[in-house]
Amino acid sequence: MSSKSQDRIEILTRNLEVSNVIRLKDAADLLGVSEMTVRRDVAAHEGLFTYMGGYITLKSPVAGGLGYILDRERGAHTDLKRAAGLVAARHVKPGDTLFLDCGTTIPYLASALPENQDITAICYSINVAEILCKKPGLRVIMLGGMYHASSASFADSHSVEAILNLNINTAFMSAGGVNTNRGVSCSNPHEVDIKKAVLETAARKVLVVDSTKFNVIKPMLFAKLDQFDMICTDAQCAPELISDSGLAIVTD
Amino acid sequence: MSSKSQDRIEILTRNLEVSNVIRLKDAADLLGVSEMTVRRDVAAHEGLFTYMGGYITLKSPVAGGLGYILDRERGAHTDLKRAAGLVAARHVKPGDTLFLDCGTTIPYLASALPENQDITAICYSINVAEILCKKPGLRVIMLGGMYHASSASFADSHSVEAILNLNINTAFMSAGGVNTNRGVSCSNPHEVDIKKAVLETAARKVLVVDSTKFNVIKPMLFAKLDQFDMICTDAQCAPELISDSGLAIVTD
DNA sequence: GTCATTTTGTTAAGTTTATAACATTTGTTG
DNA sequence: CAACAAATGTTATAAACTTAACAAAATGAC
Repeated sequence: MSSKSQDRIEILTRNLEVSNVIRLKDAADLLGVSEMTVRRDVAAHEGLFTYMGGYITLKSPVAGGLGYILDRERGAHTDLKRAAGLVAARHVKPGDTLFLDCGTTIPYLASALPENQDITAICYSINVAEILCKKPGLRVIMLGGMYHASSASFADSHSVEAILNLNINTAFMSAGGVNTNRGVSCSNPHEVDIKKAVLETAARKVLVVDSTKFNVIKPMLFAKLDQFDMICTDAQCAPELISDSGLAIVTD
Repeated sequence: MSSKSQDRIEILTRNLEVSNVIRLKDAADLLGVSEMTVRRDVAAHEGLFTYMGGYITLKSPVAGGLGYILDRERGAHTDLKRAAGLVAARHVKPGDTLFLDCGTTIPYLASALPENQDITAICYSINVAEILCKKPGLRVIMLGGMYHASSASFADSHSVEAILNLNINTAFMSAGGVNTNRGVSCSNPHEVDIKKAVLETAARKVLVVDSTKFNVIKPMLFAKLDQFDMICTDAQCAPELISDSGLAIVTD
C-alpha cells in the first residue's frame, strides 16, 4: 500500500470524524481521485470504514464507548484504569450531581455512567466531555478556560469560583500519585486549584486511581489522603495501603 | 399511522437490534409488504432509523451530540459546508485571535486552521473543541456552561461576560438562515446571546454559511447582514444576494 | 352498504451504484 | 533509460435504488 493511499485514508478519516458520513463521489472529489480509487481504498480498509450503498462511514467507536480512549491511550494499564473506573461508577445514584476530574482513568468512569437517571456531570477535560455529551439523558456542565494539552483539560481564573457555586454531590478525583505520608499529588499545576476547590465544596470525595499510583509522588501536592471518603481502585491494590489508612478502599 | 405500521416498525426495530443493518428488500420480505411500504415506514420514523443507499440501520441510541449528522438530510451538503469552511480558513493570519461558532460548517474551518502559527481559537461547541484541541501549536479557549445537544455547544450566564473580556480579532459565525430583508438567524435560543456578544466585540465578523442557507429564515434572529464584513460560502452562492448586498462575498 | 379516507401496491422512467475488463499513469529496479 | 509492477483511471454493462404517479385494497364513518 502506497503512502499516497495512506494519506488518502487519513484525510478521509479526519473528514469522517467531522461529518460522520460522506458519499462516495464527494469523497472522490475531496481526495482528488476517481471513485474507483476510493472504492479500492475503502475496500482495503474494511476494518476502518463501513461502506453501504454509496456512503462511507467510519466504523467508529460507538458513541459513549471507549474507542477514543483506547485510541489515545495505548499501553499503560488500561485494564487497571477501566477496573477502577467501573468500581467508581457503582457509587453513582440517580439524581446525583457529580464532578469528574481529568486524567486517563476518569473517562472509563464517564462511559460507565448510567443514562436517563437525572444525573448532572461537571467536567473540565475534553476527553471526559466528549464521552458525557454523547450520553442521552445526562446533564453536562463544562468548566471552560484555556486548554492544557498535558491533561487535556481547560482552566482559567474563574474556574474556582464556578466550582464553589455548584452543589457537588460526589466528586470523583484522579491523581498521579498516592502516598500515605505525603498525600495525593499530580503533575500539572493548573489542575491544583480546581482540585482543591472541588475538595472544599463536594459532599463526598472519591479518589479514583489504579493501583500503580500507590506510593508514587508527583510534583504538585493537592490533598491529604484523609480528605477523601473512599478510594476506588483495581483488584491489585497495594495491601499495605489498605492496612495503613482508615479509608474505605473499594476494588472489583 | 395505523397499528399495522406500528407493528412493522417494532418488528423491524427488534430485527435491527440483532442484525444492525438490513437491506430494504430483505426488510420488505421480513415484513411481508412491498419495498415501497417499508420506504414509507422508515421515512415516517426518521428519528428512529437511518436510511442510506438501500440499507436500513437503527439510529444509534446515543445520538445526543454530533450523531444527528448521520441523517441523510443533514449529511447532505457536506461538500458545500466544507467548501465554505475552507474559504473562511484562507482569511486566517498568524497571530490571530479567532472566534469559532458552533454548527456543522465551522468544524470544517476548524480542521483547516493552520498549525504552529501563534493562533488563539475561542470556541463553545464540543465538536469544534475536539478538533482544535488536537492541533499542535494552537491556543484553545473554551467557553463552558451547560451542554445543549441541539447545537452540541455549551452556554451559561457568564458566557457573554467572558466573551466581552476577550480581544477577538476575527469572528467566524455560522447561521441557519440568511435573508437579505430579515437578517441572519439560527434555531437555538441559547446561541443568540453568545453570537450577539461576539458580534459586539469582534474586530472583524465573517459569516460562514453554505449556499443552501440563503433566503432561509430560522426562528431566532441574531444579526442584520450589514453587521458582517464578509460572507464565506461555496461556489453555488445565490447571485441575487451578491447584487443586493454591499457585502464582500467570497467563494471558492 | 356506500362513500371518503387512508394505506398499500404497482409500474415505469430516471438516476445512481456495482463490477469487471482494459487503458493509462506512476513508481521502482537494474 | 528500459522493463516491469503497482496504482489509478476509464468505460461499458448490469444491477440496484429513487421517485412520482396512479391503481387497488383496506379502513372507518355514516
